Amino acid sequence: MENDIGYLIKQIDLSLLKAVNRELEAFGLTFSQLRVLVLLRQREQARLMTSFKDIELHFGTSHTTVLGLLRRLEAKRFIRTEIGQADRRVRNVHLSEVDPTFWERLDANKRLTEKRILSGFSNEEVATFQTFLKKVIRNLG
Amino acid sequence: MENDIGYLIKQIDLSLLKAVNRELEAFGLTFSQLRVLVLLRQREQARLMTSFKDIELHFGTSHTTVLGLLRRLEAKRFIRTEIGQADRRVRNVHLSEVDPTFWERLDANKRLTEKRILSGFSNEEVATFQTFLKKVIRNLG
DNA sequence: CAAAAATATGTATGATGCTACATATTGCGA
DNA sequence: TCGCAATATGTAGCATCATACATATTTTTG
Repeated sequence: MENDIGYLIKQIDLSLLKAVNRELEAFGLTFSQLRVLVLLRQREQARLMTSFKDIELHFGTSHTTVLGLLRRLEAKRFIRTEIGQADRRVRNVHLSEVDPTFWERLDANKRLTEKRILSGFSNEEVATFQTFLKKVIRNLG
Repeated sequence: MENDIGYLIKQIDLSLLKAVNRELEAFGLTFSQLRVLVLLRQREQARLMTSFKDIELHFGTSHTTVLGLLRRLEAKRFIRTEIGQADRRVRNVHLSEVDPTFWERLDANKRLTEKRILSGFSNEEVATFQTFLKKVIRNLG
């Protein structure tokens, strides 16, 4: 039982969530909210418009989950949203301007967390681990 | 970003949760509720009394989470609870009697899910994967 | 032994996930 | 073009996680 991959993953997710959310408290963010901001940043750097639907498809979550995340991110002014001009069904999302050190501090934080998670892993093992995890994602997809 | 172990784990947890909960619907259970029942079964086989606190410590979740899980399991008659005789602060949990095929069907289901998760993995790879996951749990603990 | 600390459970509230249903807009086929 | 299907977003309500605070009981301690 205690060796089941599903149970192990669940346990890691619980511990990780607790650890990461505690660290992100200083930024006024949660792990899930951060994942949305990271995606938005990537897409803006690639000059891509992002709708609620795009976010839903990217994470594979329900659209109602995305609504809640964006509602709270907008309330905290991390993003702003606007109704699409071409298609008035869609609502597009834009990152607000942030303190220039914001992303640097987040990235530093993330590197520390990854280091902690992977403490005692060799570079090869990390690569193997990533391969395994990605394979599981494909198997579940 | 997309290679970060934390993000990959989160993604697997999301997909797994959706898949497993869909399967467990037939049993009237969720993944988290099942984890509690499995623990209770193990402890009863070992002739151990189990309090709310024991469950909280085992999973490393908050006690309020455990309260909610047990409240719903009791409402569905999977368990019953009673105030401790020696120490009236504690509340002990007992499994109800179930259809004798209940655990067999659950186990069969779990084996199928594990097989799906680990499709394309060799036996050696599975063992390595388990080692990695357990190491991460230790690193986060 | 009485007051204080520790422990276990309970309540309230918020965030993140879900399904089911509702609404608004677009697009497409008869 | 008109109506219907498809699409995107929104609302309601539930489960599972959290923190903060409250209550009841036991234990410790002065």
